[in-house]
Amino acid sequence: MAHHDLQTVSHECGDCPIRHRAVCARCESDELQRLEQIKYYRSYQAGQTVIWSGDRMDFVASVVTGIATLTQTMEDGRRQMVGLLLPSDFVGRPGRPTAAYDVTATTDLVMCCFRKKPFEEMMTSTPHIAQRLLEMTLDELDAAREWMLLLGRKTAREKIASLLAIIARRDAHLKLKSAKGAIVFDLPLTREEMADYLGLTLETVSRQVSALKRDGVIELEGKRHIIVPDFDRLIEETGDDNDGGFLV
Amino acid sequence: MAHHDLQTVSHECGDCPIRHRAVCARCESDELQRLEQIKYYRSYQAGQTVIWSGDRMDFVASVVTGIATLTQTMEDGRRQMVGLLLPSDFVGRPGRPTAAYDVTATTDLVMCCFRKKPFEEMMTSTPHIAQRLLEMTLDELDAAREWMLLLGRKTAREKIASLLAIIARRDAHLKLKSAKGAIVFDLPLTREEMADYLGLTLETVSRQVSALKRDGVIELEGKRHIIVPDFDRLIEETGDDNDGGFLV
DNA sequence: CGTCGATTTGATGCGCGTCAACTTGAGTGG
DNA sequence: CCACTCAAGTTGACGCGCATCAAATCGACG
Repeated sequence: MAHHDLQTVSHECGDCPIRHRAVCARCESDELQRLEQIKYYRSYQAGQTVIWSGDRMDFVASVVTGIATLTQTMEDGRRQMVGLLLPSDFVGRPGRPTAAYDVTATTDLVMCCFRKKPFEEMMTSTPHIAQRLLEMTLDELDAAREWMLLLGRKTAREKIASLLAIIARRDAHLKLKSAKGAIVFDLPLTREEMADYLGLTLETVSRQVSALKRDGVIELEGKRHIIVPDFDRLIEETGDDNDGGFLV
Repeated sequence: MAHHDLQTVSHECGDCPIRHRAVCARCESDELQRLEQIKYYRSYQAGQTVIWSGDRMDFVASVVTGIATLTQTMEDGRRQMVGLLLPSDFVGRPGRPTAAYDVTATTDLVMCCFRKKPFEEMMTSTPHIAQRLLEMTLDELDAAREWMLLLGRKTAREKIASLLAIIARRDAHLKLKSAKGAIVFDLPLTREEMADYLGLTLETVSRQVSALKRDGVIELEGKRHIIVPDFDRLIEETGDDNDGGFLV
């Protein structure tokens, strides 16, 4: 399971798996042709660093397959994950020369990269790209604000339940299943990565996962395979009033 | 000091105080003329609610003068502020019918509102608006992520120092002073609002402000008037490595 | 001068962090 | 095939930082 076969990744935008969700979603075929000319694929193995905060970044990119994370680190080593990048999510900021966060591949990862300069030129010349990027950025801003509530006000147990609910919902979405009744999925994050996302320590994450298991909210097979027998029960544990959020 | 004189607010975009920073910053004069036709001003007194989360919202707006906040509330009453809106900041989301957060005026507030439908049409027809809005949204996303680090990983003392540094920096910016040496400003937030922003209780906020005063990092005149004798010293207390952030 | 919200300060408790030991499981090589 | 290794995860003991509950003080305004 070291690395995927790169040849299996389509190089044709037409049948790209993220065609209708990524930054290129609204492009017409002629616009896609222009994008094809400035794009290239890059692959990373699980655990690899894509780029370090502060480094020069001469591309922007879409996640095609796999999961990446954005992380901030304080000088004394405290870390906070500030973004979880799923397929179709956008990496990088037009108009900024350097990376603002550490970007890391938590699973094997394939990204569709665009050279920054030509991409920025396309943004001004073809509104479809800028429009879609604005929409995606507004969604990310909502997600970040939802996460601020979690970080500032939720208990450890609620944080864990919230994270599991988000991953479960995303997974159900990818599998085109409704997020009701029993759900089964694999955690794409280690306990430490979960801790960095939730503003906790890995020990607290481990304890709360065990507690949710003990209370029958979730079942575990191995360390990473999660079974949620009753999704509504999990939602109750998140502390949220409604059944959701917009974190996909 | 109950309310400002509305007549003093310019209704001409040309000499608007936020002309070069707001969503209209890049507009040419003909585009400004179109904006003039769909805009109107609204004023709120300190403490007033601008809109409740979930309510129908048929406008978007720019803060002209004063300060507003975005807040989320959980069913049991826990509150987390997710945005601090200063002059030139944008309120509302094109394409969404309802408000996602409670918006509150913490000082007397004047907003420049645009009817949503015509504004959305202008966004597609005049790229200058969409471009500027994208830029502003990306800045807000960075600010939100900076705040995630604060909420998830900083101590109470660091949180207070960070908030004071942000307000001091913004204030120096408005007064066109450099943020070095001694700085003087008024807190625009109550202790409770500071607590809601920082993910703390108001008692902890009060205690940490007192501690910073006792340690000579700040001086107080009354409850709200702050003197920072040495800005670099304050920065040291934030836990940040560099001297800043991009939170205005 | 009295009132009431805002703020401060004190006493106490608990949730989560810290430190440390142990368990699990996958990979490695003899 | 089975020790050996090592990263990932679990669990326990203990302490601290911040929340909670409570009371006092400040300050603006009638």
